[in-house]
Parts: sequence; structure tokens; C-alpha cells
Amino acid sequence: MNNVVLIGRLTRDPEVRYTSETQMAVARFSVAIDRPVRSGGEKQTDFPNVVVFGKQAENCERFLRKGRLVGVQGRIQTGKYTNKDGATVYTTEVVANNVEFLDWGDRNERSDRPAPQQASSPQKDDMGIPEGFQAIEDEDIPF
Amino acid sequence: MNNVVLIGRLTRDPEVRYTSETQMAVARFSVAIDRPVRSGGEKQTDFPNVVVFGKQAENCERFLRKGRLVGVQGRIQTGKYTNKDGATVYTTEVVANNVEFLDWGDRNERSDRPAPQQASSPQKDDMGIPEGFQAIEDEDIPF
Amino acid sequence: MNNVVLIGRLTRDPEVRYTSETQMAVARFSVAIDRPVRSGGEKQTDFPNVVVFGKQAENCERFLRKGRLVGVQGRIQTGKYTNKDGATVYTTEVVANNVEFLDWGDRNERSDRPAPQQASSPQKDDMGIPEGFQAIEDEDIPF
Amino acid sequence: MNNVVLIGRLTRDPEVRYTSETQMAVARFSVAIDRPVRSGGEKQTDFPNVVVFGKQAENCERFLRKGRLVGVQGRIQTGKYTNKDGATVYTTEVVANNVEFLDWGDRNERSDRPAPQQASSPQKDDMGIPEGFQAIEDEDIPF
DNA sequence: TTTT
DNA sequence: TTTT
Repeated sequence: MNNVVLIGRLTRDPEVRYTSETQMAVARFSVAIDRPVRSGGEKQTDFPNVVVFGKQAENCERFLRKGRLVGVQGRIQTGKYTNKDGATVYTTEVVANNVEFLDWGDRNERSDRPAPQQASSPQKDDMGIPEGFQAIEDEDIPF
Repeated sequence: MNNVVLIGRLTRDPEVRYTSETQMAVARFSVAIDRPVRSGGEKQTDFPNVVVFGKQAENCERFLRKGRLVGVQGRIQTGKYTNKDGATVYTTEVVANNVEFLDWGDRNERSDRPAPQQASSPQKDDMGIPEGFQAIEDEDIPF
Repeated sequence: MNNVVLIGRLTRDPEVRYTSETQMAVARFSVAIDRPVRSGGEKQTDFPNVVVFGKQAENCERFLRKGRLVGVQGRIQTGKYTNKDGATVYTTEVVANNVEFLDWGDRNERSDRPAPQQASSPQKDDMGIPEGFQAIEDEDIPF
Repeated sequence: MNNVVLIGRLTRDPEVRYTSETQMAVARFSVAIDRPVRSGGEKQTDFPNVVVFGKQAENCERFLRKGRLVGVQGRIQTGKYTNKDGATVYTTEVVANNVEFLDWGDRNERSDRPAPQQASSPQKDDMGIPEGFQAIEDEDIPF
């Protein structure tokens, strides 16, 4: 059993890549969740990272933007990789089974993203790997 | 909303420290959770870190050992700290509201831990901070 | 372990009563949650009942209305009672630890409810018991 | 979002039927979950009903018995039906996506069930519908 | 690297 | 007794 439910706001636009073999979409974002305030305490916020795959990742790319409110159901996934300095970095992220869009922003923002420039998105990801994460290949897709 | 439920087995004995001011117990352990096997795939396991505070942490110290099965209900907490090399390390762990002991091991193992050597546990934690975590002080206790 | 998370819309205004002894508020509502649509299937919806106690119940009374979107974290509670015909009726409801207001409706709706007519709410509840539920007394409050 | 996690013990052996068209297995049981004891209060227990479909239902039939400990991940489903007296009965149950067996009982109990008598289980269910539930047909299977 |  |  490994079950997570989050409701929070995107800290930035989702970042989408594609697996090299099947070109499956992989979207990543992190979500801001304020902790319940302790009386007399200052605001504190958690920023868990979320990964989504496939059709849902494509919907995240199209409809989600920084600041939008989402509900996420998934599981905690841990991993590790070796960084440029040869140090082992441990990662913990939420792999989403389901992402729900809980608000739809202003009219402007709801419109689809500008069509990506030719040959941009469904191509081998050679932009480098984001800080703190490994490349994702087809064998990492959980379905 | 930030809700986590895990069922898994301790990867090692819980590690317990005490806050310097109120001497509240803080227990840490990580838990192994096998992912549902994909047909034709090999076994994969996640190892989320768990933190527990107060009375529950004391019970974890007394009754939990490596290999025991637990249910954990809590929330994801993120943080960061600067390591010895001056690099920023980001952390993600599960802060437990509730830890349930789902098996009690063999008769032998169920017995309490040998009493800690004098002045050992309820003392200022100066053993250093475990790899990948910050010191915990009273203001970090969530209740 | 008994953990529930729901996101859905109120099917009607919350119904609030008060325990006879300590006059603690008890709010009830049910929430509509659409099931993920099966391709070729028609829409289906679940309507779980939710109960909230104390301060949170008062906030529900003030700010929640039919149609508003909420996140609920809580547990499943079962019970039974004997109805007017002498038949045993079994109940299952969600006792909320936490209710989050995920939208705030139009400006008009966000305003507080009209002040209840004098001596209305914080009084012994003698309006009778709603269909399908038992009276709630102080010993039923979970904290 | 509609997410439930339970850990509890079966109150009786699971009850298994099969849909008339595709003969898919449908297992039902209820699970006892003690509430956290309030100091000075007496023990209280919830008994949510659980339904499982397909392969998992077959595993429940084979391996689960009264008293066994399970973890359940699923969602709350509500429904209604008309009983023999013409009264509308409202139902709330947990539809499981995943049932984990958290203990395996004594050696004896772990063995498979005696093979059902010829033509017993994979047949049209005409034993009547259990108290408080509707018949389940193929269109009710959630996958 | 953080959201309303 | 059902919500957008």
C-alpha cells in the first residue's frame, strides 16, 4: 500500500518530455501545499514533486499553468542517481495515477498552449536532465 | 490537503533522538514497499523516509525493529539544508500522524529494547545529524 | 487505519445542529463525486454523506452552500439505528477531520449567511432527526 | 477524487458471486476497524463493507477468511435499491482497487479452500441477494 | 527552484 | 434526498 493524495497549486508551468522509444509524454511539476498554521507560528509550505505519464501528462501540458489548483492521487516513488560530482542523490517524488484540475484560471489562461514549434516536443529529449532527476525511459513507465 | 498512507517493512531499526528544549522524542525510519509487479518486469521497491514525534516516537523505539510491518498515516513534508560541501540538499519525507504495528514479530523480538545506557537517550543530541537530514528542534514539532 | 479523501460538490446546503450538553456544532452534508467515465458508459456519481464537528462545522455553516467544491479528509464511520417501523437501518458516513473550501463561489455567495433568527441555532435541537441518521450527543464527538 | 484506505480484519468469510454474463467474480466482506480509543471511553469499531471484482475477488475467495488482516485501497460508492417492503434503501460501500493480505494466519488456514462442489460457483447467482445489496451485473464492473 |  |  502506497497512497498519496495532494491538493495544491503549481509552483511553475509543468515540464514535459517524451520517452525516446514510444514517445510517451512525461510531465513534471511541483505543487505548493500550506501546512495548517500553528497558532502563533508562521506560514510553512511543502513543495512535493509530481510526475505524470501518458495521456494525463499531455493534458497537464495543455491545461495546467503555474498557480493552478490541482488534486493529485498517486504513490510515493524513491530513486537515486549519481550527479556530475559523482555523489549519489536520493529522490522522492509522487507518481500520479490521477490529476484533477480544480480551477480553470482566467479565460486567457484556459486556452491551449501555443502549438510547440515544429519537431519540438515529440522528439528525443536532449535538453539535458532537470536538476535532481534521472532521465525517464520507456521501462520506467508504470503501465 | 496532504495525505499519505503507507504499509511497509522497516529497512532498519528506528533511530530516535530528542529535541533539546522539551526533550520530545523524534523517531525516524524508512519503510520498504514493493511496487505491484508489471508482468515480465523485475521487482521494484520504494523506500520512503518516515518521521514520528512524541509518544508515538517512543512507542516506535520500544516496539519497532528492522523488518517489522507498519501502517503509516501522515503527510509529505519537504525541506532543504546545506551539506558539508555547501551544496543545497532537498529532502522529502513522510511526517506520520499515526503508526500502526501490523505484526509483532517473534516472541523474543516483541520484548522491549534493553534499557538505554545511562544518560543516553534523553539528552542533547550531539551524535551529529544523520545523512540527508536536518537537526530537529522544538519549533519543528507539528503539535 | 481508516482514511478517506474526497473532492466533490455539496448536493445541498449543510445542515447544522448542536449537541445538547456542550452546544457543539455538528454539520452534515453530502457531496457529489463523478466516477471516471468508462468509454461508452454514461455518467455515474457517488453521494457520500459527511459529518463535521466543532469549529469546522461552524465554518461549514458560514461558508458552504449547495454546489460549492470541497476537499474532505476523514474516516469512514458505520452505525445503526432503529427507525419508526422498528427496522434496523445501517449507516455509513465520512467523519471529517478537515474540510477545505476549494472554490469560493460568486461574490454574493461568499458573504456570510443571514444571521440566524434569535435563539435559533445554539439551542437544543428539537427539529427532529434527519432521515437516515441518529441524534448526536456529546459523547459522539470524536475529540 | 474519491480515495479510501482501510486496514482491518474480516468480520466473516468473504462472500463470492459471479456476474451472469461474463462470470466475473465479485467478492464482498466487511472489515472491523477499531477507532482510536478516547481516554476514558469504551472501544468502538467501524464495519465498512468492501466489494472486489475480478482476479482479486478470486484471490480473496481463496485466501481470505474471517479474522484475517487486510489493507484495502479503493473508493466510496453509494447506491440505492428497493427492498421487499417497497422502501428505498441507501447503500455505501468501498469498491476496492487493491486488497493486500497482511497476515496469512496459521498454516492450516493458509491452504486453499476446498474445491467448490461441481457447478456451484461459476453459475448464475440465484441464491438471492444478500441483505442490503443489489444484484451485480456486468455493467456494474468498474473496468 | 517555489503557489494563492 | 442529489452537484458543475
